[in-house]
Amino acid sequence: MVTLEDVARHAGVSLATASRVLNGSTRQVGASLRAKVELAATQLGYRPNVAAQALARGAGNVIGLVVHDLVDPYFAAIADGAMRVAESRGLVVMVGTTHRDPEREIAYVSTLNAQRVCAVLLAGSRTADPHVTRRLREELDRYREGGGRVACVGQDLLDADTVVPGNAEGAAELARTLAGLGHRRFAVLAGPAGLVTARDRVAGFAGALAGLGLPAPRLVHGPFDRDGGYTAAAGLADGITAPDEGVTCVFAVNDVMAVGALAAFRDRGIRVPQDVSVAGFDDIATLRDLVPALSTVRLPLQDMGARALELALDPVEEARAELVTGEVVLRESTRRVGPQAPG
Amino acid sequence: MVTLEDVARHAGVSLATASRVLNGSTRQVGASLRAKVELAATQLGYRPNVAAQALARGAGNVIGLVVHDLVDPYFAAIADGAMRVAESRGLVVMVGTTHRDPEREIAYVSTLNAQRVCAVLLAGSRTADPHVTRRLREELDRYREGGGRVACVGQDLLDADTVVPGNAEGAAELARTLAGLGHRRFAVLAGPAGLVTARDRVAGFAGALAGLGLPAPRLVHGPFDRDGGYTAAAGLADGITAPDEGVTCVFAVNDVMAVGALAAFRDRGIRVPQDVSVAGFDDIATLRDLVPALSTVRLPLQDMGARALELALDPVEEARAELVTGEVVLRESTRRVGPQAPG
DNA sequence: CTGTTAGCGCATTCAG
DNA sequence: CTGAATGCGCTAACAG
Repeated sequence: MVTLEDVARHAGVSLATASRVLNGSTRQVGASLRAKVELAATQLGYRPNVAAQALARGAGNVIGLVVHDLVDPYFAAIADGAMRVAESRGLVVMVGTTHRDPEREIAYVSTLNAQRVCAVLLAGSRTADPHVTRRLREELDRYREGGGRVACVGQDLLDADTVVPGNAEGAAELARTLAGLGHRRFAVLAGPAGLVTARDRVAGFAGALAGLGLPAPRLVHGPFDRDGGYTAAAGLADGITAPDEGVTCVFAVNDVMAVGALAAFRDRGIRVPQDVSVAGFDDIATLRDLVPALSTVRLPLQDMGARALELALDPVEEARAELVTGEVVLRESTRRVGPQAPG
Repeated sequence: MVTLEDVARHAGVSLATASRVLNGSTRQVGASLRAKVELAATQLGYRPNVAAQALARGAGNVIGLVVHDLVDPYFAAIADGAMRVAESRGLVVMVGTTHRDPEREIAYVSTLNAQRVCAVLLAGSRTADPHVTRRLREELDRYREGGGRVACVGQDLLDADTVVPGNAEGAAELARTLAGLGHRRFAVLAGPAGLVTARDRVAGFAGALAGLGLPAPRLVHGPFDRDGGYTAAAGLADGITAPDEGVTCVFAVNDVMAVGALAAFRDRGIRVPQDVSVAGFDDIATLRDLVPALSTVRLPLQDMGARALELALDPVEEARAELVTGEVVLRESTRRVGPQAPG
């Protein structure tokens, strides 16, 4: 491996001079020496050792990104947004996936701390477990004590700059819109009981229903992914085919679950939206190719990832939490229904 | 930031001793001192500085991963596979996306070289441009001269261990299967002319057709993504509705293009598979939720990513290229057709 | 078993 | 403008 010293010797200059021309220092170097150094560097194929630079400078150029699952389009979009701003600033990204294990999230923050990344970005819902949340916060504090910056997209529970999706608000708006379509009896594929995002969306949805004087939705809990949505919807199938008291609309707390629900209904010959309406949340990119196209609450995922990283990188006083409002978008999977027969 | 020296002082031991207990060295340390050090470390919240470790040891624990687009399920799956084996080995992953720009791929290898990652993984098709390929290879050579390991998933064009998808073979097998269903006139959404993967799949498909004595397929080039598939298919629509000489089956050289094609046909009232059969390639995860379910050639994407990283990490003599055979899987998007009326 | 001492590759004072 | 010297945080021989 060729080092700066090799280059300096090869060019017949001092180490310091070589360093100055090769690293964009503020100091000026004479044209002739500069040329010599640059020549030697390219000839030898010199590549700076960023680890050494980071050590000497006390500041690196890598940022850490922690997501639950890269294969989930939701996180892929957020990661993509964050990586674009990272790239635009000459930063390199270290990515870790927790596969929805909070312990791994904590472990990863520790790892990123050891890597001395200049900022870490935590994407994804917090868990309701106060114990793990406390431990995660402690780990983050340790990291921040060392000068690290942290930002998240999700709930503002970590004392960090946070891009907060309007989960409750969006779900409430969705509920009102759906009610406006004539729906009265709802089911909610509610995800895991311990996931704050899922919880907030359920609460927002149920709260809006209550505000409208409508009956409480039927809740079915399960995993936060596609198969979780499938299973939950399958368990619902009976309630939907029953002519009386049947739910006419099901809200899955995220799109991938809604996709699973669509599949479950399809497999059982239940037509969407004729037999039941279905709505999701997030507006992941793959949605537009579904049949029927899924109604949902749109979140600007890439922007959120990008914005979160900006928050981490440009420490603004008093700009802790930024709320992002979701926009209800109605597509083919939800339809207007006639007034219900009185119970 | 608390350093090893702080810990050593706090524990009343030497730097070396502290290092030995905290970093899993082979050397043994007495129980009492060990306890003191561990206590001091946790009390102070010590986190090793991996950059310094890497410098001192001359070996890091980060690997680099370069993909074209993280949002594309194809790359997400490969990345996921690679990241799983990385994690199992205690390695951390630096991810870069090229957004299909070969220049960025070269630049990223340079960056990863500067980071002194212990291995780099290049995923995605090569371009047919010999000039960029040469420059990329030079950059890789420089990296390897420094002791770096490289592996790819794609074509074996970089003098590196490579997991090679059986593109031509899989496409050929697909062509034969489709012909067996009675199809005679095909169209191929061929992707960019300069992308080797696209090229190989087209060639394999067309070659098999020729071998069967069937007419050459109609080729439509375009971008390698969903919208490219949409546009290409839209341009085809006339040829399909024409009763005579019309193609009965279209092969998109990858699944995301096929998804776009499905959308284009749907928007035009062309039914799949009644009016035209459609097949893709890759078997990305999102496929199972499409209607109609898409026929394709299955590639074990995660395994390929995982395997490639293993190749990079466990340098085996003479195991340069590993071919992965794709498996044709027929679903609802392709149907059997009656014998064609003679021209 | 434990402590001392050199570097790893580079940025940066500080002199000249 | 240029060079010599110091230290970043840690590991790995060497001595005790």
